Amino acid sequence: MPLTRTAPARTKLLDAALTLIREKGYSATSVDELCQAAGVTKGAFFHHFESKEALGAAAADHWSEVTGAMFASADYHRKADPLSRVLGYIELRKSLLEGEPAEFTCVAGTMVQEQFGASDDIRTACRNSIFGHAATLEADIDAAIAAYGLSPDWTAKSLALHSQAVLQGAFILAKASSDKDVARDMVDHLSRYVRSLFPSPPAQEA
Amino acid sequence: MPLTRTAPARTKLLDAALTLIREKGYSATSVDELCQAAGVTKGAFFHHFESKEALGAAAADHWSEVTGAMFASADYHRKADPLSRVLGYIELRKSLLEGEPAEFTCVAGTMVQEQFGASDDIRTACRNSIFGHAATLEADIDAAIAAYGLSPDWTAKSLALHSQAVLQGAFILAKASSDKDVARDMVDHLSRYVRSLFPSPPAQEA
DNA sequence: CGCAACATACCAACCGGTTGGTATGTTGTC
DNA sequence: GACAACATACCAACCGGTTGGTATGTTGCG
Repeated sequence: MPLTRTAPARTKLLDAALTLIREKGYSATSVDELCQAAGVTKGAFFHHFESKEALGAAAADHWSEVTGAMFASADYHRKADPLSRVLGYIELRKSLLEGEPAEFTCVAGTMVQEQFGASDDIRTACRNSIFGHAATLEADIDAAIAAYGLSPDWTAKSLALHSQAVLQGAFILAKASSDKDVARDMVDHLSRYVRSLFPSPPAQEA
Repeated sequence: MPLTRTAPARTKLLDAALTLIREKGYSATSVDELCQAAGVTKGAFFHHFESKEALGAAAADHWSEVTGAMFASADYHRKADPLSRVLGYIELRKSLLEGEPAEFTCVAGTMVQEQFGASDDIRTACRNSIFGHAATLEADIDAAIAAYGLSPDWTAKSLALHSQAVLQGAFILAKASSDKDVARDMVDHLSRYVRSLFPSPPAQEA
C-alpha cells in the first residue's frame, strides 16, 4: 500500500530552505520562492511554520541533523590515533570544498551573519548548529592531548571552534573570490597549525 | 560664509550604510531606512546612486577607504622586525574586538556572504576590500620569511588570506554566540600559528 | 541663466501573513 | 463496526504595508 507517495510539505520546505538560503541568503529568500521551490502552496507553509522566522530556525535545526548524520558516518572516526581522527576530519572538510560556493558553504554561518541581530531564535539555532558540530571534535582533540602527554595553554574546545572559524572564513573568501582553491589553502593552514601543536606527525594507519 | 555646514548626502548615506549593513545585513536594510539614518530624502539617494546595488558596491569601497586609512596609520608598522609587525597587526585586530558584534565586524564579509550570487558588482567590491587589505600584510610576511631564512611550503599571500579567514570566521562565531571572547580565542590561535611558522620568538622592541 | 544638489510626491510590484475552505485521516463511544 | 467529533495537511485567493525606483519640482551658487 503506497501510504507516503511523496515527501511531506514540511520536509520539502526545509530542504528547499537549505538550498535557497545558501544561494541567496535568508532575507533575500521570500516565502513565495520557498513554496515554489518546494512545490507547495503558501497555505502549507504557514500550516507548518508560524512565521518565516520559525522556518529559519527550523532550517538551522534541519541543517544540524543533515550534516550531523553525514559527519557521524564518516570514515575518519575509525582511525585508532586521536590526532589522526582530527586531521582526518580536516581533510574531509577540505575534500568537501567542491563545486559552487552555494553547494559547500554552511547554512548556519550564512544565516547567523544576517540575522544575529534580528532574530534570537534563528541566532540560537545557528549557534547550536555550529557549536554543536564543534563539540563533536572536542573528544578527539582531548584524546590527542592525552595521547601526546601535552599540557597546552589552549583548550580542546577553543581549538575545535577555531577549526570552525577557519572553515567559515574560508567560505567567505571563496564566495568573495568565486574560487574554492582559496578556501582549500585556508584548510591547509589549519591542518598545518594542528600538526604544529603536537610534537610529531602520527604514523600512517588505515 | 557657511559653505559646507553638514556633510554631503553621499557621504552621510555611505556612513549610514556601513552601520546598517553591519547591524542588519544588506538585504534587510531598506533604502528608506538608509535615507532616514542619513537624514536625507529618497531623491538624494537616487541622485547619488543609480540603484541600491550601486550603493552596496560604493559602501564596500567606502569601507576599504575608511579601514585602509585606519590600518595605514597604526603603530605596528613602526616595528623594525617584520615578524613583529605581523604579530603586531594580529594583536591590533584582537584589541579591536570590543563592544557589540555590529561594531567590530566586517562590512565586506557581511555583504559578500549574502550578495555573492546576486550582484557581481557588490561581490567584486567586497573581494577587493578583503583581498586588498590582506595584500597590505604580504610584504611584512615576505620580509619575515626572508629575515628568518625560511623556504616555506606556503606563500605569504595565502598566510595573509588565512589571517583574514580566521578573522571573518571569528566574527561569525561572535555573532552566533553573542560573545566576543570566542572571537578573541580564535585570534590567539592565529597568533600562535604564525609564531609556530617562524623558528624563534622575536625579541621585544619598541 | 544653467546646472548640480537636493526635496516632494507618487507608483507598481512584491512582501509576509491571513482567510475561508476541502480532503483525508484518527479517535472515542455505543 | 459504524458513526460523530475532531485533527491534520493542504490549497487558492486575498490583504495591507513596504519595497526599490521614478517623475517632477525647488533651491542655491557660480
